[in-house]
Amino acid sequence: MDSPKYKEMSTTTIKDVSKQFGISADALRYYERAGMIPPVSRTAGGVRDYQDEDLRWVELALCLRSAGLPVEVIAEYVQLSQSGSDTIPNRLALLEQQRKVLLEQQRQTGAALDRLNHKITVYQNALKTGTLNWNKEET
Amino acid sequence: MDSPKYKEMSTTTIKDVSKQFGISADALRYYERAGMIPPVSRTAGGVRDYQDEDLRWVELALCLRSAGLPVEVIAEYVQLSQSGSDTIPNRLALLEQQRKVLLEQQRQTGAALDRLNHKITVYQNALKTGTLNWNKEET
DNA sequence: TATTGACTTGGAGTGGACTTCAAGGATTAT
DNA sequence: ATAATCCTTGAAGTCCACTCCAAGTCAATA
Repeated sequence: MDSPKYKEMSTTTIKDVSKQFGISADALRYYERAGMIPPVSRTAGGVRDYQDEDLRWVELALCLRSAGLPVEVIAEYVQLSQSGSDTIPNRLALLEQQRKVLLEQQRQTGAALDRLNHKITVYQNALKTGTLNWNKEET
Repeated sequence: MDSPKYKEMSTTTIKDVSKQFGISADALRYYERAGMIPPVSRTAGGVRDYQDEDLRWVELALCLRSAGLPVEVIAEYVQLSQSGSDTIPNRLALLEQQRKVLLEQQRQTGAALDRLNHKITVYQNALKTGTLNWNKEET
C-alpha cells in the first residue's frame, strides 16, 4: 500500500511538483495559465503529468520570479521560445533588457544593505558603550 | 516674479520634495500615513514644510523601499526609533533580520542573472553561427 | 473680496501575483 | 456500485503598494 495513485504511479502530478519546488499546486496552475511555462503534458484523462522538460520550465520560471521579474515578461519569453528561431533576436533583446533591470535591482539592494550595515554597527556600539552617537547627518 | 509661493518661499512643500526625489506627492502622503516616515513638520496653516530631518527620513524610506523592504517593516523601524532608547535592542534585531532578507534576495537575483547571462551568450552565438546549440538540459 | 491654484483629508480604485472557491470529472479503495 | 480522493476549470477574493478622486482649506494676486 505504498500510495500508488493513477495506474502505476507513472505520472508526475501537480502535487509531486508542488512538493518538489515548495510552491502551491494553485500557483503551478496559475503559472501555466499565465503562460509563464508552456502547456504541461497531460494523461488521457486530462490530468497534468509533468515531463522533464516541463520541470525545467518550472524551474526557470521560479528562478526568474524569485528574482522579481514580472510574470508578463517571463510569459513573453516563453511565448517567443515557442515561436521558432525567427524570434531569437527578440529573445536576446528581452534577456538583455531584463539583465539591466536585475543589475539595477542588485545595485539598489546593495545600497540598502550598506545603510542597514551602518546602522547595525552604530546600534551594536550603542549597546556596548551605553551611548548612541549618530553623526549629525543620520536618522 | 520668481515664483515666491507661501510667504517668502520659506517652506519646502510636498511638491518640492516630490520633484527632488522623483516620487509622487500622493506617495509621500501615503508614506507618512503608513508611518514609513515620522509626521512631517507643518506650517501654521497645516501645510507640510519638510525640514532637513524629514528629508533624511524620506531618503531612508525610499532607499529601503527600493530594495523591496515592506512598508510595514519600515514603519515598525520608524515607530521604534520614535520610542526612546529602550527600543535599541528591538531596532537592532529588526535591522539584522532585514539584512538577512536582503542578502537572500541578493543571492536569488544573482542566480537569475547567471541564468540570463548564460542564455544571452548562447543566443549571441546562435546569431553569429546561425545554429542554436543548447546542451540537452536547457530550455 | 473674489478668483486661482496648490494644499489638506478620507476613502475609493488599480494592478500584480497569487489564493480560494464552486462545480464537476477521473481514479482507486471497499 | 459507490464512496473517498485528487484532479480539472473559470471566476471571485485577497493582499500590497500605491494612485486617484471629491470636497474642502489656505495663501497670494486681480
